[in-house]
Amino acid sequence: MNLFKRMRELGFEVDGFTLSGLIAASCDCIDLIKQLHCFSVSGGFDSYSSVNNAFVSYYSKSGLLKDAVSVFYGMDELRDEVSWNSMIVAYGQHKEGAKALALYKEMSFKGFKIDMYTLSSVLNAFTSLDHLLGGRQFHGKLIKGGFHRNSHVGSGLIDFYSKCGGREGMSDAEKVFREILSPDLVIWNTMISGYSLNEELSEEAVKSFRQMQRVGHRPDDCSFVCVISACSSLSSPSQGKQIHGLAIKSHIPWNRISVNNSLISMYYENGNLQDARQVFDLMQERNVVSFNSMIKGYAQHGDGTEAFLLYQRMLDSGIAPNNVTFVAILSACVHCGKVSEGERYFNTMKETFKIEPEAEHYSCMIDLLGRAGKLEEAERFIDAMPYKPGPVAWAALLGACRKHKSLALAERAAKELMVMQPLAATPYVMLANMYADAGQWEEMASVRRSMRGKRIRKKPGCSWIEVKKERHVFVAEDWSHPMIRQVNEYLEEMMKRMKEVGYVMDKKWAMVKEDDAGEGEEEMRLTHHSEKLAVAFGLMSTRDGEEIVVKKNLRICGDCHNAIKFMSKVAGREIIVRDNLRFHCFKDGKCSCGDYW
DNA sequence: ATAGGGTTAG
Repeated sequence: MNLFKRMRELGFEVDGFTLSGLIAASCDCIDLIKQLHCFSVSGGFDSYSSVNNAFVSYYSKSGLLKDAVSVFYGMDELRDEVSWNSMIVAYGQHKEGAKALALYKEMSFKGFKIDMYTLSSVLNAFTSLDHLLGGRQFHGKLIKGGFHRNSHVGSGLIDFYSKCGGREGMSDAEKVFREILSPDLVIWNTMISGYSLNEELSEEAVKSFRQMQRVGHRPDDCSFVCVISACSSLSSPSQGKQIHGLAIKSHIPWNRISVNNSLISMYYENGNLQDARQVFDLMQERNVVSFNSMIKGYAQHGDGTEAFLLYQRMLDSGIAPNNVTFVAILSACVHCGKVSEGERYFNTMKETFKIEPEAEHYSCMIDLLGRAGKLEEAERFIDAMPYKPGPVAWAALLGACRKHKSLALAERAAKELMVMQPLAATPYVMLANMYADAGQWEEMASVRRSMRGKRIRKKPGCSWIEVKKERHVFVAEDWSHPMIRQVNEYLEEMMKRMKEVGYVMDKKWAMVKEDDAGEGEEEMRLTHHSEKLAVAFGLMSTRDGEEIVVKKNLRICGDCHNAIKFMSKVAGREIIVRDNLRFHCFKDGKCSCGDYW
């Protein structure tokens, strides 16, 4: 911009090319673009289509869709292929897939030439619409035209299938990938990203990352972001650490900030809050995401105080919170029962920051109130929220009812859930347990009958632990782990010692699965919950001082929570368990959640 | 002058 001013002072002629270059250089600076726009109109440059096209594109990139639209429609007969392409991209960037597709149809109807730019942008529109069928049909057309091997179209297809393809999405993506003769770095990254977005394929993300290096590509910052985020859900701390080392060695150029952001969540997801904080502290530059990630880390570990401090520090450093910040901070309140703080943040969000609370924020509030025992307020909240309460909201309420033994409200919440998620086992299991707890055996039996009638089965509990850089999986009442016999023996021995120091098994957590279980059977089932097995395996195969981090797919059960407290005491070890809601750090017979969960 | 991949949230 300074150069531009000098140029004019020195009397040089400004032409369309100068302007287009300038517009590109002022991306993200809204004032500059607006200034240039005024200048170009007053100088008559708005008769060049290239100048207008540049404005369409860069207004959109700066978040000003409306201005892009008005330039586009103001162009009339000046509109060329590039204008149409730019506008389709602009709609895609703002998640207006339907408008992008309409524009594509109009464009072809009017006889404009469709090129690779158009095709890859249209694919993007299908992705933003999550329109599997439409995208699939479009894929067919691309094959007929022989465009599917083009690298931009190819990565667009991979991205589309990995995001919209559902369960089989990645295998469709793999098919596209195999068709491409020499995949470039972006195509590899798209594959890695796809695997990391499909949580159960995280391991494939890492394999793919290694394979990419083997065939001679140097990973860039984007490759690292994708593979590190895959490591977050992998529950394999050593894998994540290794890739962190690799990232440091490869001197990734520009955007170190997003790499660090993904490292923060990778570390706290693996139970290592200290290393997450260290990454955060060492960053030279941070953005909203950095703070959000770190706050979320503290929230999941139940450290409200540190989360609040960080929030304050974020404001002090001039970074504005966004909707995600408030999900993180509210969930911190949920996990440590800070009701009045939560209410305050909820109001601040609306009043000070003018952020409209979304369904997630309401669910957090319901969770917060309910868990704290304010069931009536929680119910009022769910009835008054401006969205149709979704499964997350009802599940939060149901969880609260279970905790505070409110059968009537639980029945309502469970009923709603059963309608919304007809195949989910949770509402049935919860209700049955609550009836059993209250001694209402007939009601319990009826819930179980209807569950069986609908062929709904409880998802088996699954726990993971990494020992000596190897991942081990334990499934409740499953004997397939090669060392399961030794684990059971160890566990039995440990149970004896635990009982000596006061552990009493709480049998109400033995979920009655099929028919009546006999006395001994309940005990056996509880003993073989996956988290107990994984913890026992961790204890017997590591030495004092080594960390034990177990990850579980479901919520930790009450008896296991109590048992692991005793295990930490009897073995004199620190044990970290991450269930699907938060972290529990057991030490000296106590849990970091303070039994508030 | 226009096209492909990325970080946080439940």
